[in-house]
Amino acid sequence: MPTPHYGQPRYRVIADELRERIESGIIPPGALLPTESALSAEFRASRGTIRQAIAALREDGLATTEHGRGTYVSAYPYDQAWHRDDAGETRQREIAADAELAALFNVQVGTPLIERERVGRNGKKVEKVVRAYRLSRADP
Amino acid sequence: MPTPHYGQPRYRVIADELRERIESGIIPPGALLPTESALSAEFRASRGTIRQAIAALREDGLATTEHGRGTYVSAYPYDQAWHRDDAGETRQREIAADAELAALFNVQVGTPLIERERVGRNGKKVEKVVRAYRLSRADP
DNA sequence: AGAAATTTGTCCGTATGTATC
DNA sequence: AGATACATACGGACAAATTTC
Repeated sequence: MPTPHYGQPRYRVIADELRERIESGIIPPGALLPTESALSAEFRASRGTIRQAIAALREDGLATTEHGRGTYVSAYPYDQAWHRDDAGETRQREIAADAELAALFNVQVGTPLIERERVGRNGKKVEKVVRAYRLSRADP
Repeated sequence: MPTPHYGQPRYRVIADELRERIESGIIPPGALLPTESALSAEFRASRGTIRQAIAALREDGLATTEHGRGTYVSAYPYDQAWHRDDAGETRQREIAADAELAALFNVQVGTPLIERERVGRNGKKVEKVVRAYRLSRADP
């Protein structure tokens, strides 16, 4: 199989399709996405590519994944619940830009931002907290 | 080769090692990381695993990657002053822990923390702001 | 200007580990 | 305990952007 990602890469196309289903209500909030294997079969893509697509949804706060269970569609756009991630515990929420963040992003105060917070532990001790802020919808 | 990710997965161990080199100055700010192939050879890990490790660094705002070029180490944390760099801008300051951070670190409110802020741009537009918090110095 | 080499990006298939049901 | 589902890791192949010659 060649790898002709003309225009958009495959995982992007799949992510957009899934986003479409979520935002149109075909897959309701709180529901589980089909399993990675099922999506792999449906889109005729490898599981790795499906995982890349789902990772993109997570980045946008549309879904959260739990080991051994599945990927849930976020209840509201953004889920405040902690969930396991690559690197420890992560949660996402939507916040309003304060004066400082608004200035950095060059937007109005109060503009909604996505805050992704990751807690890095060493054993039981919290070593660092990383918060990443981004505007709600980033495309090409 | 088996895949025994006892305790920590391999990509995380590699990411931690690279972070160590960055923060200790072995790989100076603004410099290019070794290529993925080189790291793959050094750590005797597949390229995919190396890419996962680098992705972890990107999440923390420690590095930025450019297609066809390589991965740059983000600017060094300068006190208060902003520093412009191809890989972004960074500043560092000391803050007092608010209630939320204090709870996460399990310390008293007001405990001094180091906040490191990086601004990721795409061209002129700010795409991402990453803030990393650490305890000042004391090692519990 | 053009071709080749370098380097990151995408995708596949497979195997095995780990958490949950 | 067994089945299901996500996580990690390997190796190979080709695409696309950049640099070098």
